[in-house]
Amino acid sequence: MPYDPSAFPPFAVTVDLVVLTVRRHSLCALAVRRGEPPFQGRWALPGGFVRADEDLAQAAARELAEETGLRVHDPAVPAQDNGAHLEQLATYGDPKRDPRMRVVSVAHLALAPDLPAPRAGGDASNARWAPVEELLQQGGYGRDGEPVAPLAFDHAQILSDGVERARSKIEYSSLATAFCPPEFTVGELRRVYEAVWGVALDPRNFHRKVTGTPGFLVPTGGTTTRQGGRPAQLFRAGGATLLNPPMLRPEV
Amino acid sequence: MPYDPSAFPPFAVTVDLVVLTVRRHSLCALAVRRGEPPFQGRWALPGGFVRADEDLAQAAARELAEETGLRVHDPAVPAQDNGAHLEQLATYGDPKRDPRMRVVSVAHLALAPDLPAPRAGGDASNARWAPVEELLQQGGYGRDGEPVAPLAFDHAQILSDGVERARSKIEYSSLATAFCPPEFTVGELRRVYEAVWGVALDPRNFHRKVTGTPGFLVPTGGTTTRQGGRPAQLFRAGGATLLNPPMLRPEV
DNA sequence: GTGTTTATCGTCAGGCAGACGACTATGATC
DNA sequence: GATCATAGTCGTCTGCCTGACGATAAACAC
Repeated sequence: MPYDPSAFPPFAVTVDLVVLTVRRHSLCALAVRRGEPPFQGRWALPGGFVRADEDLAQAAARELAEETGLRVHDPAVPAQDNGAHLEQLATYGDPKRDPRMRVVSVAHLALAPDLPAPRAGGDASNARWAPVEELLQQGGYGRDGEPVAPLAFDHAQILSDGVERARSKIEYSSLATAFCPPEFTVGELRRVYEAVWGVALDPRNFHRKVTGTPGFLVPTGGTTTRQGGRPAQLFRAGGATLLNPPMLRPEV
Repeated sequence: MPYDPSAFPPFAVTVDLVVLTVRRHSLCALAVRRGEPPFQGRWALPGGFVRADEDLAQAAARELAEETGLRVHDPAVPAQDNGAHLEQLATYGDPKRDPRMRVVSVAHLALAPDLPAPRAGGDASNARWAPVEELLQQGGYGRDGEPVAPLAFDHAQILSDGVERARSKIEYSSLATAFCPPEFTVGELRRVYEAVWGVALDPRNFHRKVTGTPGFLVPTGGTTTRQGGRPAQLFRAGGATLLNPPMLRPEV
């Protein structure tokens, strides 16, 4: 089959972002309110078109910076531990997923520490951190008693896939530290696991496990009492990215 | 930002396939020879354009059927165990990955049992199963002493990602059975793990492990001596998709 | 029969995880 | 300042799983 530009249909390609963080002991995702049809007024995942000269990862990083101000953590610079983790999640291309035209969306997953209030085009009322269960429940009522509309497009599916990816990935990688500030305690890390998995973990076994896994945590020497109680050692993320043996998620 | 069709650049969207199988104790991938520029005469992964009314998974299944005759295993029909496993792998969208135009490729990973010779457009000389190390080595010489050219486009990267996905996924899922015929012995399954991981496994511990993992294997009652030696029990894949505890890949 | 090949069952020691007790060091409360 | 609540850290014990074997079984080739 020789090259023939008319032989393939044109697509629009977008990136959508599942930006996760842990706030007040619960796993939250960034949602933006749609200002135009379709799904006007509904909540959706942030995203946008990929530009003509842009890689997919670049487009995702640009959208993330536009929505949150976050820069992406560069693995080549381990000292600079600020910035979010960003990875490709999956691609969604159902012909009917966007009623306007044929859009293929390359979803990305971003993990960030707890942030100040989000901004979306400078308008704070159009962006928020919401617990993922709240965003994923269909047609119920939110914490404030307000009725909850499902996310626009297939974004509920994308969010669900992103959450599942995060839940499984913190088992065998050190990614849970991406939810933490640059310096954190074992208890803070444990609360990340508890929030993402939605389970309670034994503090003593957790402490033994993470401090015993080589390369996971490196002590900084400092301590903190910001959680109350006895002062806790501060750690930074170690160089290891893959945990061996992995963290074990308790049975349901 | 109102809807404006001129606001986004048009993309071509393709699916590329990493089709893996185990032949003669080594992990092989399907490669097709390119008949036209760019990369004319070079080996590449099979793939093609996504049609206007087609889902991404449908496009991948269609390409797989065109290249191999394989149908995709439908998880809703566990009895019909023939057919390949197919899943989305990742999406590649570097602006320069295709010199002709902006192409975003949604790569898929397919796992198949050992097959008869492949066909590509009816021409067998333009398709072959090749060991993945052979396809991935850069500028060396193949088993037959012929010089090896690297795969076209970024297909070496895609193949490498697919192999890595397969290697890690058989650790915690029952996907290794997708490389086996509908009925297989523990030894055949072990040789799959050995080929995919490139390691030797202890037959006794492997046997204990897989027969002891609930839902992994169900005995069919039959036996076979097709491997020589003492007759071995035949098994089918059990309903379990996730292995708990996982298979452990030996340290390198 | 003898040797070879593959399958299968057992044994044993080391390591890790879950359950949980004990102790420590803070801040809050009276 | 004594007491309490909170959170962190160190140990112990037991059961299970794994890796490293030995041993036996059942076919085929000669």
